[in-house]
Amino acid sequence: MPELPEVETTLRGLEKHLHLKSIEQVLVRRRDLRWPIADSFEEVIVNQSITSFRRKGKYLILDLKNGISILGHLGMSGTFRVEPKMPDDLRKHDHLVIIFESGEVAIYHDPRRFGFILLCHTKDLSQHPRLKNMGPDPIESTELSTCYFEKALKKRSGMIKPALLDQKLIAGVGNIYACEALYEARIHPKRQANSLKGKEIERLIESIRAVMQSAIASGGSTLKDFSGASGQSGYFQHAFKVYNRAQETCMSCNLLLSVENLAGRSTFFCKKCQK
DNA sequence: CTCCTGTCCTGCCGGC
DNA sequence: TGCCGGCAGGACAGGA
Repeated sequence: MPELPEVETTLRGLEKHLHLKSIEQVLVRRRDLRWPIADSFEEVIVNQSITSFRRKGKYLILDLKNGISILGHLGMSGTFRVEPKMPDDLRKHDHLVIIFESGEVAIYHDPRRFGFILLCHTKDLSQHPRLKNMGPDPIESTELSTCYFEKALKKRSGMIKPALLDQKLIAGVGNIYACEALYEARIHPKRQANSLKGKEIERLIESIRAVMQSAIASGGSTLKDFSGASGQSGYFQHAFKVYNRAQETCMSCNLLLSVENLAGRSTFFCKKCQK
């Protein structure tokens, strides 16, 4: 589930509780996530504190005092939660447990294990293979310009919806927010990316930003199991205008919404309002 | 380059 | 009630 707004919500929660606090003990219960947690992980992060909490697209970046950063991704089902003290029972799929001097505990939970937790020298992050080809982040206002987006879309002959999911083009957009942003911008998901006009591209960027900002303000979206660092559910799912609403009516024109599989992903849209 | 398919893994839901 | 197939928020490798 976690797209940019859920990652942002997670980061803000982690920062609120754990900023500059010292790590006392690290428990890795399962190393075999999408990529394995480094054997040295425990010794590298113990006795360190987290000095900054950052994000690039859907990636979490936790900078440690010693010049190392934790590069994390929540995959499809990952969550971080902070408990005030070590719980009596850890849950199934609690793969990583970080205990702080304050007694607080950060727990990475991920049933599908599509997420991962990597280490990287902070200074080398921008060249990390996972990050170096990543497109601009739509929320960091300096990154995504109309000019860039227009050029990038010109090169694409495929449909706009699958293109939006390509992290090399734009970072942080997943299936839900791609559907919502296209609806907001009144652009049909099957439109050829290179056929979008300047006005439409501007509208699309604005819509992506607006939907993301609004979702962040709602603490993200909870479909099955996303929750923020304090275990709270997001509530942006109640504000979905098209996602998961097949067989419901368009809020604007009352027509029945459509769902179609594009490049393997369910795509929700209004065939009348989106051109 | 870009685009599409199959794959990783577990849980859940609907149909029979 | 139980079993089975299909599907799910992501991203990668590999091949066309």
